[in-house]
This record gives sequence, structure tokens and C-alpha cells, in this order.
Amino acid sequence: MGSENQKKKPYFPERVQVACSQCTLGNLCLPRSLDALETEQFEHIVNKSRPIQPGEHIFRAGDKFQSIAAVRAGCFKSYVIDKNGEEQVLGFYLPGEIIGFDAIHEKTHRANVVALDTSSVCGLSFDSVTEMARQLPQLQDELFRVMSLHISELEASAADLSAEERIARLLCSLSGRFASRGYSSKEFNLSMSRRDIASNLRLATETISRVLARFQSAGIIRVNRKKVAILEEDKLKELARRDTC
Amino acid sequence: MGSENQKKKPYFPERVQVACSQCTLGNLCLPRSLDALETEQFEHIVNKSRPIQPGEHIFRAGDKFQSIAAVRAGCFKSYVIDKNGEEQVLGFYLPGEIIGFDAIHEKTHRANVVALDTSSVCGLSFDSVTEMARQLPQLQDELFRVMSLHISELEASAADLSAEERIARLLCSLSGRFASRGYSSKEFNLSMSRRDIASNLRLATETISRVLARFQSAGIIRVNRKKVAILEEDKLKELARRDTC
DNA sequence: CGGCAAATTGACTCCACTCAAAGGAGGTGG
DNA sequence: CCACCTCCTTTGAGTGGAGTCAATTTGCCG
Repeated sequence: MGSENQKKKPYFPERVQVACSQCTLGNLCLPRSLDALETEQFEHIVNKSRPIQPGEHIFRAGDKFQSIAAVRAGCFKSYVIDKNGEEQVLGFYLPGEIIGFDAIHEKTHRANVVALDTSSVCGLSFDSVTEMARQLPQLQDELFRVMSLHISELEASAADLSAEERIARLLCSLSGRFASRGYSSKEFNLSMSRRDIASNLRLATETISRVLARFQSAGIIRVNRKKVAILEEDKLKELARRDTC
Repeated sequence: MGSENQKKKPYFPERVQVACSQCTLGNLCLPRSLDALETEQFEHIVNKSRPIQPGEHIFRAGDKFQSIAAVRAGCFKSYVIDKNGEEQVLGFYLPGEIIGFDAIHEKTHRANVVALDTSSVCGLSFDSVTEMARQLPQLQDELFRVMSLHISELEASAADLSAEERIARLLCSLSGRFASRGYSSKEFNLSMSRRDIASNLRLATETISRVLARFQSAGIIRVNRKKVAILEEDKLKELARRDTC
């Protein structure tokens, strides 16, 4: 966090136009259900950021809400600082996922959002997006869809689960999200620290270590530092599922 | 739950038109930022339900998603059943609050929603709402605003809190919501059972009893069965606040 | 009045936390 | 290139807050 403490400045400084039609995320991101013509229209409101270094923030709690951001590459976490000065990790964001929906109602960002890897995002003026959504029903639908998904996921994460269930779920979630982004679902990198995972899952850092070690000695995963390999997907899913039915 | 197990039927059977302009919830509900003319337009897509008895469901997990519902009177809870057959209470809804946002993305209700008191709702075809939202920017804004608020609240409830903090928060939340609906913020009814509260807060039923008793003997609240009086609002807020800042 | 579910209270248990310490990994500067 | 520092992670030992189990009380409704 130290390297970029100097300033809260409005982001997306470069206004680089971006071709969504060329983007590998096409079918994961907001314009996924737009046709070629509509996509071109959409591109006019998208600003690609310069590369963002690990530890660099794209939103700060208290910032005026103007834009949402679509992750283009890398990984972000969002977090708040509670009254005890403790960091609370709210979530992790992978390419194609949209950041900032929690800021709409107060017109102010409540969360800090920081890159965990070298990353880039597409900035979208929320006013422009909503205006365009009035012209493009598909885009409006997609916005509601993504927000609804976000609500569902938060509801699901509110469940009362054991440490093992929580961690298994996170691994399954990441695995699935990597898969739909064309990466391996079996072997991937945990961009976030144990501490971040712990905070996000409301567990202690030590518990993350211990449970990962337990999963490993049970032959379910192989884990070394940030590298994780899922060896027994079925068993992991079994541990994860206290699903709703 | 027993009395109405007979059928999953599409709801809002009566198609009673409703005058939002006359509704006491006017400034809490979806049409809050519409002008007189727009409100009249909006009324055409609203269907008022007949009275709903305690224990009666308005949505069931698995139901096709067609409508969202605005609580008109009473109180609802939403819940899912997990793999162990345990009920997980996701949230409580008071008049003016909107139910069903978690169902949009899958076009299917994931949660069951049941009345806790004698209640009524306004049914809103989601297609009609979104279509109208394209004509009425204020309505579109309001939809995004309410969904965003919902996301924020879920994020906040994900925090890692003690039993006392959780319960204090729920009491504060209810108190505030009653206040903005014109009811007393100092004295109100818990429509939901201890069991529901426990499930929603991820605590044991016994813990709810114990903590409420502790709050009472500390002079912070007076509680008798379903009636709660907040005696020391400041102390309660103090207990509740491990706020984000 | 009687039967039943909800709520309360008490005793004991356990999972995850805290405290503490020891290994790594990576970065920096001499 | 190595020594050093710092942060992250892992492992161990003991504690505590909330859960579980069990029994009792209360309120509700026929």
C-alpha cells in the first residue's frame, strides 16, 4: 500500500478508447448481449485505464461515485476499514466482473478497491451507462442481471458455514470463475494473501493455513504458497456444498 | 406454514389497480421520485394483492421469476433451505421495501418469501417495470439505487461481528426502518420469531434470548416476547457500531 | 383446562481465535 | 553476492464465545 499514498485523484486519466468487439472478455462483460452495432456504440463510453500496479487503488472510500469499473485483466479486492482500524475484505474481482455497484445509492464509494496483481480496468461513467441502457434494452437487462447475481452471491456468502466449508467454497468459486475465463480450473494462482482470504471469509489467517494444510494432507488439493492445484474436485465440491436447494 | 401447502400458483390474482399517489408509502417506494403524471403512468403496471395471512408464501424457491413485489403492509421474511434441510433466513422486509431482486439473473426465485404478519404487497411485472424504466429515467435510477442499497447492506451484514453486535445492529436497523415509515423507533414489534432472528444473524436461538436478556438487564432495552422498547438508544448504537469509516 | 410450540435458562462442549514462536520468500543496500 | 530486514505463512498450545443438549417456563389457542 505504501507506494501510492500520495493522492486521491480521479481515475481513468487517459481516456483510451477500447474495442469491446476485440476484447477477449466479450461474452463475460457488460456488452455481452449487444450486437455488433450496439457494441460499437457502447465502446464510445468505455475508457481503458493504463496498467495498474499491485497495491494501487482505483477507488477509495469517500470518493465521489461517478464510474463503475470492469476488470480487464488482473485481480482486485474491495475492502472497508472498520472502527477498530481493521480491514474487512468484501470481495475479489476477476476479469469481466464489475466493480462499484455498492456505491450507486450514496453516490459515494464506501469501499476501497485495490489491485492485487498488475491489472487494468475499463472505466464506465455510470450516467453514460444508464443513459445508454435506456436505448439498449439488452444492456439494461445485463445491468440488472449482474447486480442481481451480485445480490445472490452475497446472500449465499452470508450462510453460516464452517471454516472448511467456506474455504472449499472460495476455491470452487475461483475455480469456476477461472474456467469461464478460459484459464485452468484445476490449477491457478491465489493473487490474494492468506490474510485477505481470512478477512473475506471471516476467519483467522491461521485458520486458512491450517485448513489448506488439512485439505492437502487429505489429497484434495496441492498448495504451495500462492499456487493451488485442485486434485479431487468432487471432494472439494462435496465439502463446499451446503447448497440451497 | 401448514395452512397453504396446497399449491404453488402464480400470485397477485386479483389485479386490483392501485393509486400510488394515495399510498402512504409514496416517498419510500419505487415511484418516490416520479412526478404526478409519471406516477399515474406507473400505477398502470402495479397490481395490489389481497391480504396475505401470516405463514402464506408469495414466492417459492423454484418459481419462475416474473414479478418483483413491493411490501405494502406487514412484514415478510425470505429464506432458503440448505442441504441439511435447515432454514436460512436471508432477510426481513418492511413496507416500501422491494422483494425479488435476487431472482432476476436466473429468472427463477431462489428464495422463499413468507408473510410474518397479515400483510399485503404490490406486484410489479419486472418486464413492465424495466420497460417503463427506459421511458422514465427517475424510475431507472431508483431501481439501481435500491439494488445498490441492497448490495451495500448485504456487504455490511457480512462483517465478522459478535453476537451482541449483530443483535444490536438488527435492533438499530429495525428501529430506523420503522422510524422512516412513521412508526415509533423506540418501541416496536418483532414480527419474526427468535428462531428467525437467529437464523438471519447466524446465531443460535438460545443466543438471541440470552443477549436480549443481557441487554435488558443492562437497561438498554425492555423486551417482552415480541414487544421491544429501546431505552438507551445511544448505548445500543454504541454496541452496534463497528461501522465502516 | 389441556396441549403444544416458542422462549428461556443452565451445564457442558467444541471450533475457531488468540498468543507465541519459528520458518520461508523477497527486496534492499552495502 | 551476501547479509539483513520485513512481511507472509505455518505450526503449536491454550482460551473463550457461541453452540449443543437438556430441562423448564411461558404464552397461545382450541
